Amino acid sequence: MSEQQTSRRERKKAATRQAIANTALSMFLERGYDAVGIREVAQAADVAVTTVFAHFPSKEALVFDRDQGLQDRLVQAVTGRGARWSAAEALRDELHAMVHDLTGEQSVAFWRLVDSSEDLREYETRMWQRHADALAVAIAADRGHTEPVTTDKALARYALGVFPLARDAPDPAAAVDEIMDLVAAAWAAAR
Amino acid sequence: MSEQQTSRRERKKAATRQAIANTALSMFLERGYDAVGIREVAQAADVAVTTVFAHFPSKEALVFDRDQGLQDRLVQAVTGRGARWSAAEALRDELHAMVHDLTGEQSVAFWRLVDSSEDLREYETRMWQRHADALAVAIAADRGHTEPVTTDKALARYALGVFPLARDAPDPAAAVDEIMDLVAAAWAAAR
DNA sequence: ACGATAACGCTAACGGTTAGGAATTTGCAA
DNA sequence: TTGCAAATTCCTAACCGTTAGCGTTATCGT
Repeated sequence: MSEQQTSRRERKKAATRQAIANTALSMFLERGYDAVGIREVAQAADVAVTTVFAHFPSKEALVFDRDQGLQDRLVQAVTGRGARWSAAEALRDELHAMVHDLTGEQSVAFWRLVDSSEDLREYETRMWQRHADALAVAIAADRGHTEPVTTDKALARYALGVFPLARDAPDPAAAVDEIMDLVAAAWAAAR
Repeated sequence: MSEQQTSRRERKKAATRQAIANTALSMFLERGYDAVGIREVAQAADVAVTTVFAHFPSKEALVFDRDQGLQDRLVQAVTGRGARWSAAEALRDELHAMVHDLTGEQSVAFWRLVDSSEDLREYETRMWQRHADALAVAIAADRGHTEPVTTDKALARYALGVFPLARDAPDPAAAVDEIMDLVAAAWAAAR
């Protein structure tokens, strides 16, 4: 998959990054996001505060460590689908799978943590928006545009609006279908 | 419209609030948002820093002073429309008017200021989301729900996604129609 | 081995924000 | 008018995320 050539330097850097993120997440889960300061995280991970910010752009990013993978999955679903399915169908399938993953048993504590903090909820919103911008490029290509027009951007945002809404909904899978029905209708109308 | 009974206390409080917001906005426009600190604003408005935060929950809120009116317009457009138009049509008209206002000649400097700051752009996003939550209630009522279901919330968000997108678009009015076509199609599909 | 560079550390600060508590103003009734 | 409660403002001192400046250590290529 993503086997990079790893020099010792890169391996150590990655290890430090992971150690920081792991330490931070377990502290947040145990004592609450707001109750744990960056200085404490740094001390517990045995690094300097400046080192924390050398690896992560903000405190919130410590929690959403590995979110690049989500973006890759989304873009891949549209660009790498078989010719048998439409982009909207492929996206629906992928969103179902992702929502299933993100609402799974072992993620409950994580999302409870996110819900507990205004900052983290905001960061999540921005994260999906970032991913939506990447998805918009894939959708634009699918619809024959070299760069995203307003409609492409709108469709990408609508689809990714699933996550915040599905997490609130009593039946997440049903919410995905509900929303993707709307998106499919909008998509069909955009010709 | 909104003529509240104003005691002297309330009048003075409102005056202080306005004075702070006006001072802050003109300073931001003149010297840039990031270059002006809260302590400076307080000093220029001749109040204490704590007084600023007694009237506004954050620095960004100083800029988007009167945003409650926008929410009122949106909700009013749906709930107070004549029986002749559908909710989607009424909303499209109102959004056209609002985008026209917000892109008008005298608003150019204001939005240039917003665009200049990451914090302000984020705050704007959150603002529209707040308003979308209120609009979702009106849409839910229109569609016969006592409280918003997933689809209602989604439609409200889709419609209010107009603003960030329209401001980027070369032809804002056309962008409104583009997006409201999508929303109308989604709305029609949601039955 | 050695110079270049990346990673890390330390200190001190900046800027938004808040707690604590005093001082002042307003509303209202005696 | 006087007195009292509530609302508003003020001041000080901090807290916390974040960054700049600069020195130290580890790793890489040669």
